[in-house]
Amino acid sequence: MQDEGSLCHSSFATPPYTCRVASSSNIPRPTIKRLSLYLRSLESHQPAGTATVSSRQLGQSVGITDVQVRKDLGNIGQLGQPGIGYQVEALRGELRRVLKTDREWNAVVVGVGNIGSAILHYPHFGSKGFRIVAALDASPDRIGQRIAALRVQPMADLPAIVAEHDVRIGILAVPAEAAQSVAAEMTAAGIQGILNFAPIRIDVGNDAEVASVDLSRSLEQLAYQVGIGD
Amino acid sequence: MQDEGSLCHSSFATPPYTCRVASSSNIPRPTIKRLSLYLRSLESHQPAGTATVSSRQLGQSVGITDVQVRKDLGNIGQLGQPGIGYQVEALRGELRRVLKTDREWNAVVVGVGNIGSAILHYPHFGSKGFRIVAALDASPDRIGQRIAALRVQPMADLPAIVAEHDVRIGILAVPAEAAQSVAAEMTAAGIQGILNFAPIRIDVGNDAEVASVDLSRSLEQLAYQVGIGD
DNA sequence: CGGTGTGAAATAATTCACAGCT
DNA sequence: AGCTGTGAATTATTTCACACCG
Repeated sequence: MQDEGSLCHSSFATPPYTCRVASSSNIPRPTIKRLSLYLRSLESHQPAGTATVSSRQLGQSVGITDVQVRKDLGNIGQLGQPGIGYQVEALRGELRRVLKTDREWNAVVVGVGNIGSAILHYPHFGSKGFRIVAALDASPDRIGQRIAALRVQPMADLPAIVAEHDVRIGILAVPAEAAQSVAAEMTAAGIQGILNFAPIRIDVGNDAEVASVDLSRSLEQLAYQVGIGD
Repeated sequence: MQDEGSLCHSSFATPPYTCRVASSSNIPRPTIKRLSLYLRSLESHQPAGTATVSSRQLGQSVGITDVQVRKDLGNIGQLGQPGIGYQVEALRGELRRVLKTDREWNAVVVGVGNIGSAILHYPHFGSKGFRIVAALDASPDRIGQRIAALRVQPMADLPAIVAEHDVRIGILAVPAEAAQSVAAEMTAAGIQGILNFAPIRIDVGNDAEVASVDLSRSLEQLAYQVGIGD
């Protein structure tokens, strides 16, 4: 009875298939989501002693059948050894390569309210290859504040920051009313992927990919499941 | 596949035909996720003047085809009027009923670090029927602190709080190392649904439903999409 | 044995096509 | 005309069954 949080990716929602995903990748969407699950399992609580892991073990650790694991992994290449399993180290590398976390991703946080500053303090990004290089806000009161080793900068600095640090990803944590227009600023500055925390759909056309985290919707889904009996 | 007849809820006067409402559990998962999208659209930026909305309008506002909207809504009953569309007010009510947000859900936040306190300050829950009635933490340093009008309480208080306020939902915002055992405490106290922010799978058997929000994974999915070209 | 890989069957979800209402 | 509801077709995803390797 485990459910993933609702991160409605834009490609899942768009009716005209404007997303450039279509041709470039023949890996099914559900598989991609599970790959990051496998990677997380391999990265965190995998005993250092084991050099090898079976599809059953891996599946058990993330709550998925062994067949599904093999199908998923078979989807990105032939990585296993019959009778043995998968080499943990090699598999990790391959997953990182496929998911593009074998490189450094520079990101900015836009909006340093509650959620924005929580993100800035979130410790798990660094180890996954994501580095937050700047924090920005529109409110003059907040500019200059220090949050988690960063000084809050004005929105006007965005294009320069993006250019200087090769920022591709922006974390959007502004109030819903401002989200759409700030998202436009971000794409205009050259940002290609937006992680949106505002509870509203933002439309950036083909300029960027959007993934959303909507806390209210997550709670709603949970309430639905809990209340299913009545 | 098409369903049994069920009694019409009196709170909702359906104009046409016989009033049939699908039983709660055979609604496809993807549909449920989109229902909360529709509801969000109807609740937020819907002009107050319009008493009626078409599947095309609704679809456009959330980025989905009109056919899909009709299929989804048809899944929970016959709610529309041919040639007219859907009554906004009635549809809202029906969606809330199906998603179980037509009642009040009391929730607690466990763990008042960065994410926990951001959640406590998050303004959007109240209007959706979720009320956070308590904040708890294991660390003695934090107990007694005031965060967003709540006083942080010790974990030992959990069972009493759950019982007193009929708490069904718990928001789990503790470090990954503690998540599994704290989750067990929560279910032991009677909590039936857990929204998990720790980047780890938590296993509570059949005692509760779990929905997870994993920020690293969300970023990873985004990076994958952005990096798809290379 | 305990493993993986994979075509084939089964199931789920989306899209199409169109009947019928206002 | 504009709109909903829905069986049928299509497409996507999961599960099954089994060949084959160490």
